[in-house]
Amino acid sequence: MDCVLIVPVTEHERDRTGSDHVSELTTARLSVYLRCIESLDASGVNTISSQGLASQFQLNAAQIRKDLAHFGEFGIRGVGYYVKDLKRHLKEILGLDRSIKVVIIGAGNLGLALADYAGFRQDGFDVVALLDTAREKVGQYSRSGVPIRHARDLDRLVEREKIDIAVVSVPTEAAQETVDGVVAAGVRAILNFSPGSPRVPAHVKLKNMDLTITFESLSFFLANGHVDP
Amino acid sequence: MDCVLIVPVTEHERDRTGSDHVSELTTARLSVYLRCIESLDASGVNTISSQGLASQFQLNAAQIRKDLAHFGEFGIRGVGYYVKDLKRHLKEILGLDRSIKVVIIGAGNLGLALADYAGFRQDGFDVVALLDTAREKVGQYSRSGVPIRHARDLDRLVEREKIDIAVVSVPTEAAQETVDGVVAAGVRAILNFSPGSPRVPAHVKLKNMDLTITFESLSFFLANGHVDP
DNA sequence: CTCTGTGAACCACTTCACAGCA
DNA sequence: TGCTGTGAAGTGGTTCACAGAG
Repeated sequence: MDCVLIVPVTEHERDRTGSDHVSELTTARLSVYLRCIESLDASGVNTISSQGLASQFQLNAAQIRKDLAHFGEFGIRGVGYYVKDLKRHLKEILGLDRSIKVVIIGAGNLGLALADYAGFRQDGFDVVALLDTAREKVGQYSRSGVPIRHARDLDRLVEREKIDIAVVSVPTEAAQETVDGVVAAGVRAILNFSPGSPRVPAHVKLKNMDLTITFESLSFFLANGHVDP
Repeated sequence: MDCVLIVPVTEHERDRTGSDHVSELTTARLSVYLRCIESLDASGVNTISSQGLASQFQLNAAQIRKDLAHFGEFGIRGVGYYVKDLKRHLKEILGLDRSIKVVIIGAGNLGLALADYAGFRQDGFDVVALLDTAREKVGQYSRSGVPIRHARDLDRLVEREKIDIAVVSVPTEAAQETVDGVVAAGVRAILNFSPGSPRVPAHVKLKNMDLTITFESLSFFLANGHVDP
């Protein structure tokens, strides 16, 4: 088994090394905070209090402070947070202070749509390639110019391009083997769009975006959550 | 075999009507259970215990029993659950015992990809139409034949087709007004793909699939979750 | 004075463990 | 016997409330 060894940092310096357990919920909120802060920055706001953030963006002030406290002391008592400062810190915490290389496996409707998703560029995510096995697709390009290459190039691509994240948008029945291949190639973060949750080793982070579950949850709400007039 | 349970109502109200609070986490798991049960059913399995389900699909047995217990007593002590029976119950609980009408607003890459997503048909979700405002798109069809109509038809469509769920895949800046329009048209369940969370009235269920948050969470993991050898 | 950072209280979800039924 | 359904215990995340910095 893998044994997690907690390496003692030289005394008590800031944790950037993921020492303290930070919950997934917290990390998801960090993205939200960053978005809010960027909006404030764009509006020319210089400082903001946790209360100000909370009321403006429908959040909880104490939670903002707690979430940030995991990573250091970014605020000034009596003042709040310097917007530009906090933005920089959040980007660094989220690892967005560099370009993130993404490969999308499966050049079907969804894969192609994702490759052309405009939100990526501006957020520092760089879709390096689409991979597929279909002869007629390989060699083509997505509308925005992402090249489609053969899936067998995965290993080479990951190594040469230092791929950070693999997106899996293949038919359900191919999901597990695709994930296995991605893991074997050395990718440590995977976003899976197939229903179900493929197995991955402990050192790999897998996120599932399960459309079926989402739709069925909405259906549940319609069937149960409500009293018809 | 046929286990006609449940019962005439005793004096006081039973659930089914959303009386007991059922958490979102529970409802998401119901979808998972249904998927597992359908797989077992397809394999010809007749009965399954919570333990069997748990070990086979990487779940927790007590949690399965607790989740199901919110909706009735579907199991047989000493035996487990009849697969066909449980499947029927789960479908009914999730509101999948009828066709769910879906409209997708925004016939961009993502909207078109979603409209053609194969998983829908087999799950009873019926994508009735795509809506868009672009002249050149209106009147066209998605690859699988979903018609693209003008967004101004929303009200009529919702009323005539009894739309259950609206999917919002429009540019970020149009998300809030789109959601407002959908709500005004009388739709009570919305799946939003734009970043951020539009405001909706309390009686409307909104689910956000925020790609940005998801990618940034993966980025966070890469930046913090790991020690490079 | 204002607002952060944080222990403590609170609440929600999960897991345990067992009584009791088939 | 083997299993469900469920109170009780455990865990983790959120909110409160306040000491103390600026």
